Amino acid sequence: MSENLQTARENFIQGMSRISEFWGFPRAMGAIYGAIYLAPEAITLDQLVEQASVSKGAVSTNVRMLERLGMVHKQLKIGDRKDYYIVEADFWKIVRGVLREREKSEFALALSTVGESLEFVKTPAAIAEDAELAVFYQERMQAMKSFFNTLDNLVATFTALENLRMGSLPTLFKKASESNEE
Amino acid sequence: MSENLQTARENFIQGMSRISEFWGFPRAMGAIYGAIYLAPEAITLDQLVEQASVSKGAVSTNVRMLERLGMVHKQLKIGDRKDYYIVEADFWKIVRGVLREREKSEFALALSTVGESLEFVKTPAAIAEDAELAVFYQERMQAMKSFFNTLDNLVATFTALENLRMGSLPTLFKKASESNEE
DNA sequence: GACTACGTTTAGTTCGTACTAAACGATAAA
DNA sequence: TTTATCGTTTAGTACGAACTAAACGTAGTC
Repeated sequence: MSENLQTARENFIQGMSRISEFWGFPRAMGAIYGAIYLAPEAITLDQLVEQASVSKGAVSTNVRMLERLGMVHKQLKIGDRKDYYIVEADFWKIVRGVLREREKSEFALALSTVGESLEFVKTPAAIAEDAELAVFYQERMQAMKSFFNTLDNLVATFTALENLRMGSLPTLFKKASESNEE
Repeated sequence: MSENLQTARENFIQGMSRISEFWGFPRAMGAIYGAIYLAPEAITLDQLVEQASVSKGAVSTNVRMLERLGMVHKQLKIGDRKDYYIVEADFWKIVRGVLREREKSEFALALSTVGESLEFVKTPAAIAEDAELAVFYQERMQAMKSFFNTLDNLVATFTALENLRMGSLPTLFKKASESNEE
């Protein structure tokens, strides 16, 4: 294969690997996405093993994770047992998918843990011990819970913008900042 | 100390620890923030060792990290060698601080790595090898670079809303806000 | 039937990060 | 100067996540 283009691809894949790691994802996941992203046609698992320089097992698990996040799509060809993969090239769609995936677990955890503690300091027994401190705890915990709740709603609203043209988001922010500069 | 309130605080701190880990930060960092967050007055390092159940060394490093992120503030009292810490209770300010901290390193990395590969596939040598493939690579890499660039601008705009009342942002997205309120 | 070509799962290893414990340096007090 | 009290740094350790290699299950082929 062409030397220059091959090294360019390898360089790009390596870069995606680093970015993936930086963002808290497995290295291999980034490399695999990069390999699929630069594949002119649908690519197979074995090709990914070769191009991303990752073991077959790792490709299997990571490509499944990518699919769950909506970053790649599996294509099946009739009379062919191989799985073929293509990328989801709509990055904003990917962002929504990732946020949606994380939101449901992360915010649920945050809200539940804080909520439990909050309910606890609201009990008469806790208040009886030290009313002033109890009220302070209540205020603090309530503030944090409200914050998480707002964040959750924010993300939920964002991820719900399925059919919305995403180019409008930057302009939305721009208007927000402009309208408040006055 | 009051039994109930103490267990409530411990529970809360443990929860913050879990949340911190979930969000990709060290456990101790969350625990320490939680301890400071629930301190009615400025709290010392040694008190944090006790309340967050973390070694002194870990408190030292993590509290510095928290300060860098703008999540806590150090207070010095004259004629007192101890460091006193209080939380930054404005969560939106914290979000901006964290985003700003991450933005400059993460997006710089992303843009540079993709940018380099892109420049490479634009060279005549690369094009000469396989024009069609080279053009395909160019398009893909360019698309990704543009995306990262847009994201960068978006975050930069958001973090620049220093003096903006953050309550306006939720209303911008206001929609599902009524579903889970308390 | 046996054989081949897939993707998945598992056992084991590696590696980095975050922690503890303890040594350290610095500063103020005795 | 010695001693006590801070915060920081360092050496060592523990733990978990992610990877490789290999076994496995399964479905088509001969």
